[in-house]
Amino acid sequence: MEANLASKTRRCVQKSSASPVYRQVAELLERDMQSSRSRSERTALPSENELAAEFKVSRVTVRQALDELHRKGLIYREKGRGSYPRSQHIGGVTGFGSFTSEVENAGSSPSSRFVDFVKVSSLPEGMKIHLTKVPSKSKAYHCLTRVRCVDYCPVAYEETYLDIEAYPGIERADVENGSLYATMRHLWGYEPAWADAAIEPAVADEAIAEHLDIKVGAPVVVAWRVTSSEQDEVLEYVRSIYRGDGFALTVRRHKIS
Amino acid sequence: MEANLASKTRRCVQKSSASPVYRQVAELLERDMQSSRSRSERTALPSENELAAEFKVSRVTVRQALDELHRKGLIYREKGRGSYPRSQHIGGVTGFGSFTSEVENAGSSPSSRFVDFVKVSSLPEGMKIHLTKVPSKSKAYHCLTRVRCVDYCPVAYEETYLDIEAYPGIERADVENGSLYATMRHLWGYEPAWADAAIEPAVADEAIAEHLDIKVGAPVVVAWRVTSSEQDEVLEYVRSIYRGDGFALTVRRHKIS
DNA sequence: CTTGACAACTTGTTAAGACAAGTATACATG
DNA sequence: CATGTATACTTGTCTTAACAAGTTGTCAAG
Repeated sequence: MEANLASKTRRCVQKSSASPVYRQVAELLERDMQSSRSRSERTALPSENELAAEFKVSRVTVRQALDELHRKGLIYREKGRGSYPRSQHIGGVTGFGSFTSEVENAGSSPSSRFVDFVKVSSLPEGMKIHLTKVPSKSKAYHCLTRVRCVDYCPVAYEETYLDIEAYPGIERADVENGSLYATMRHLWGYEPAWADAAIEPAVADEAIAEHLDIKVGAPVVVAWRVTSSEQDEVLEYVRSIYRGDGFALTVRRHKIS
Repeated sequence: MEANLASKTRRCVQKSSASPVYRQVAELLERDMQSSRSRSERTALPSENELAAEFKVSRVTVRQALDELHRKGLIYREKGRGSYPRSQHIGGVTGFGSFTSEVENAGSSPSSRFVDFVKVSSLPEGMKIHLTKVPSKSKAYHCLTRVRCVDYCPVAYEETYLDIEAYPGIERADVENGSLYATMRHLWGYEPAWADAAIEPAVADEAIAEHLDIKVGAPVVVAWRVTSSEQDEVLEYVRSIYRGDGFALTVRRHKIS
């Protein structure tokens, strides 16, 4: 019986809350692990039965919480031994998800410089080459062009293509400012859930070089991405051009196989 | 009561098998979806209760199977409606996982050209810059250098760094041929489970250009990666340099948030 | 001291049941 | 015709229970 991460008396979960109990348990455990990370190196979490007793929930519910932490790569589990926290990983910009929230999580200050918002009659060629789920027939799109900045330093030139039919009334929305994902959520109820992406290297041409404040011919990363909702609707096509100096795209904690 | 993907009579799962029942169910469903993908566009899977009755298992087991398919991005689920298959995505090389198996899954023929296998006293500088979990103190490593080929065309120059202490007796292993991951599994029981990576663009220098059969100054992608086991042991550090023409790194079906 | 049996843990798997909450359809009422 | 309601679905959440299987420590026998 060794010391573990749990304190004897623990705050309780609320059975009749907006969020399910297993999620409340997961969040409490995640907070515990963050606060006591430095101290204990490789101490096991309390066992599933102990946690069930502490939170006064069934073992199935505890397991749901632990499975969620496992999926996020925060713990690993060993049959016959216990569940252990995995070492911490620091944040970075992955090129997936909301640029705004990603940079904020990394501890920096995100901003965008609006460049353009126009209608186009087709997607760029590279989109068809690199990605699936791209319609072959020509459709009309809104094209929102922005320069993405971290701490007011330009790091990416980004074109976002939105199907005109899927975003009715977008003319009245304020796409020039704020997070596009927040607007998508708020006005049309769209929730980005999955992304498929392709990455290729390139060198900056004159226009890109000017936008990103780098030399012509400097190495850049071009990322092609299609973002879909949980229900498999395509929400956006994105072409991002990241500058290569001192600013790396990171892919965090990716499950293999 | 509309038509669904399930046939009336279904092959049975084996209760006392090596793999758990829920995995057998998941694999059967996955096979079903693949075979009948073209025909039915957006037909729901049978309901959880129907599947439970067909396979003669409990609903918990069916849900475990469906959750697994959901995690893999193969289906989505809607409360009150049902579970639906997501549209297919074709394969590509992600830079994670085994190069050998990835290229095979993409329908191409992988091969490696052995370059070098030497001892080094420290990791490259960029490893410390881009990745966490890199030891600060100097340690000794094996460095395996290979040129990765798809259909006998060179696409990547790759240096794999293995902690000498973690791979005893590696001198007697045949690292020059075959899949390194298969060797890791077979000889030391290591199973790669998670990868953290950073990506940056660069231009080819003389050595790289020769290995990859491209011009000096051509754009390339440098990928820094650390691969860990489920138990959070670091298995390898990898520096990969991918050529940029006509061969894109893809990141498949990545869950957001 | 070494070895093996055993007990007391751990997580993994499966069952059967219950209720909540969202969706869709048929149907009666206005 | 339009509208709301009842009903029969669906998945989401949670409980109690049991056994399987792996790891750890104790303890007695050799």
